[in-house]
Amino acid sequence: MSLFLSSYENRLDTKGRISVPATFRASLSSEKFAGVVLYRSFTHNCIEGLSMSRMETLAGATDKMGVFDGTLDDLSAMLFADARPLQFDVTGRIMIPADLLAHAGITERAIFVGRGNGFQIWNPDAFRRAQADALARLRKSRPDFKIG
Amino acid sequence: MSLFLSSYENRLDTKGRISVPATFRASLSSEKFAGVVLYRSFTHNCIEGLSMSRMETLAGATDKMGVFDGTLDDLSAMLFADARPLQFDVTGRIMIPADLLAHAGITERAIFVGRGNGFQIWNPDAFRRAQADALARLRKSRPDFKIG
DNA sequence: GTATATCCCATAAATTCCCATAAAATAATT
DNA sequence: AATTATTTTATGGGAATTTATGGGATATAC
Repeated sequence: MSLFLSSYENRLDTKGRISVPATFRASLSSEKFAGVVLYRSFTHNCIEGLSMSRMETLAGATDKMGVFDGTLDDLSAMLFADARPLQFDVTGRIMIPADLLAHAGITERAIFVGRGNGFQIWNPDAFRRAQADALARLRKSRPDFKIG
Repeated sequence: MSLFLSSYENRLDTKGRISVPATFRASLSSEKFAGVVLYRSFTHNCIEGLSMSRMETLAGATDKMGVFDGTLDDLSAMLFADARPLQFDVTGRIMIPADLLAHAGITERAIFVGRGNGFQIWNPDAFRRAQADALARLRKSRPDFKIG
């Protein structure tokens, strides 16, 4: 699976459809399921997106944890119960369910944000604010970040 | 992976395309992805460039850390969201996105600067000024730089 | 029946493909 | 060392393709 990189701002049409960026679709082209899986982010007011195969990887990871792990139970409850598989239409669009849109505060525009192994969908303004905050925090804490 | 060395000043054409120096392309010739990944430098008014495989190494590292790690979240937000995968055309050119050009103050000419494991793209004048400043600082501070 | 979702086609803008040419670098020859 | 030939590289521009978006027609659900 290739990476989800960069950000793309697109428009929701009157029917509520939105194009998934072509580069993201390309990252998913080798998938059996021609679409994405979306769920409400645990940490931000945004929508998390990933491929079906990655969802399967996550399911595998939860198996490694104990059956009586309460936190895990909460996590998998959220994750799997909330996850929406959405198939692309012929032109590569999806219809994001209304409750997800509400959670992210998205109305007529949305920005698809690459996150490496997955991606996020944000209200464009909210995303830019969050980015600015993240940069400010990083500049302050100066984490020891080494590549490779 | 071989090194990026030396500097090459090239021209942006009317469509915004620019040739990546042939020697840099040679350094990337063994890569699966025939192109580069660019992002806005956190520290300078320039564009940072690296190979896709290096980017993938980063994505792998993020998996090892927890889902609720705030610092990791900030870092991956900055990195992946801002990273632009750009494929070479047949003649080895790329189209640098407008916001990256703006960040580096590049209009019709740009200089590709070797940085060892990666490279940078600068406005030629800004780069020469930055080089002069860097030299002046080194002369003043004389850091204790030992090889090996 | 009404609302919602899906299929299909249309279009404008942006991007990529393709070919041409000029300049530079490398190799070959004297 | 100087000159010529050959290849590689940088740049320019037209044509074809892709992409995002809009909307009508058809199917499906409640």
